[in-house]
Amino acid sequence: MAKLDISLVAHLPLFSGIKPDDLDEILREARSARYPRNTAIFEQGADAQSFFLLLHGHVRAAKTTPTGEQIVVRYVAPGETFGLAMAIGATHYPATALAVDDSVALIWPTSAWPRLIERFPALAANTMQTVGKRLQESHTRILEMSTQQVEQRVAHALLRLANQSGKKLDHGIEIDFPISRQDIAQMTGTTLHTVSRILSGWESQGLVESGRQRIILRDPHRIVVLAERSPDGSTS
Amino acid sequence: MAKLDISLVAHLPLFSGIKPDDLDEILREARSARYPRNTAIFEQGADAQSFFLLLHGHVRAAKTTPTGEQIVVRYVAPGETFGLAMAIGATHYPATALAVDDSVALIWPTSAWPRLIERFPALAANTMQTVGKRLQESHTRILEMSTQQVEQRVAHALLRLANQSGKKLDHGIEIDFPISRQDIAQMTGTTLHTVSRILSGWESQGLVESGRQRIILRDPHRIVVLAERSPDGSTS
DNA sequence: GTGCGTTTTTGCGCTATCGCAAACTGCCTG
DNA sequence: CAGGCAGTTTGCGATAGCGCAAAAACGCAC
Repeated sequence: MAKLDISLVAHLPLFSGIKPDDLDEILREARSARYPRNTAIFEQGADAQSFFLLLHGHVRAAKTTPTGEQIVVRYVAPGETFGLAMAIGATHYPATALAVDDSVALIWPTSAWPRLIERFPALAANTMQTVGKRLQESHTRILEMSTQQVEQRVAHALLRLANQSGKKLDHGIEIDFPISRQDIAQMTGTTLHTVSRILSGWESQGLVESGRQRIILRDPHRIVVLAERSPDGSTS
Repeated sequence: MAKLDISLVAHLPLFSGIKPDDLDEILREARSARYPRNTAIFEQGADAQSFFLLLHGHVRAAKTTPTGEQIVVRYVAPGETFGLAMAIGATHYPATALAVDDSVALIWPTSAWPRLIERFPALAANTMQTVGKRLQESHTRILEMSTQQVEQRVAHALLRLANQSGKKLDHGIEIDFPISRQDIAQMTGTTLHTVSRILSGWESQGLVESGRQRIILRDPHRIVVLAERSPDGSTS
């Protein structure tokens, strides 16, 4: 079992610079678990007892306001870590993690983290990189929310999803997990209604094909153009 | 000179867990520089040759879009680090840093970072914490931009600034560096016009007193109420 | 003290987007 | 195969906030 895992995860950025023997040791400290579709993995505010490496499936990390509104912080794809609260010095999860598809994850107890990074400093360095990357993505998202209109933000969001978790089709790219208009609204700071209108419009132009929790980008190139177009509609 | 620095910085979170002798060694690798008000410290996109610890003054980190619009990523207060591009694996600065007030910073060459964190793992851990905290703040900001209206976002922004860099007055809190309506607009994703209108409104209610690049919160408590009030205006 | 550039204020029309409501569709369950 | 539910579509006001424009206020430099 562990042997199998090694070949699957050895190439991940998280483990870059880690020797196979060390990796073996690291993996021995983990257990793995299966999360059926729509299972909560952890809840915002709960004690951060574990951190995770997603092997299969897709996980949505979402943050909820006191008044109950939600935003999607990110979608986790296989090979990515999540629930790293302790690495960043938090004792409680700042968001809720939900398996949006049948998923499998490796799980380490939070308590193992200090020892792991002491023994394998590369782990800390790699984690720093990914946290840093997420920080920059956050800033990009803030920039987009501040300067672009909804249609452009939705375009960007879909392109990112396609890039991260797109399945190439004969003609187009399909987003490889169930995702609703509501989800996209929560990624872009708008309402499901507006997302629905936008997708309907795109569909009638042949840019996308979509249905219940399913989106296929039929013409990614033209969506890129949309994403970058200045508000007044000029192409320059 | 170095002796003087030690007493000033020893208690900073960045150096927590570092022994005085080690701190001395770390500080010996740094030089310090003075940046007069409105001086650029580094430009977005430039080669990340240094990282910084602000000793005095205030620095604004801002990100610019291809089309020239700007957002303020954050304001740096004394004791905080900035320009940590390399720590998060970037070779170029993702934002522009500008001294908004006469400022002094310690400067390390980026090339010293790998050696420093190898010799002093606590440095890496502490940096991880602050990057993690910034990530969470980013997410909070995204949440606010997605769910709150402009007035509430401005309220939150001012409260944060007051908290980070507020100078207590006999009656109220003054934000301790020059900041324009435009700056606040760029922190909250709106326009200077709207910020101006909001502040004018607040001023007439005695909540704030403000002028050219200057803001005093006269009634922080009521501003907190504003920040948390639900969109329909009910207090519950 | 005067002049100038920057910042702020304010008015006014416009529109992107929301909010609500209602109808529709497709899927899963039994 | 019928029923029901979750997700989606669409219409129709309502409006928060933008964009433009012009005037006013402030502070600095000479």
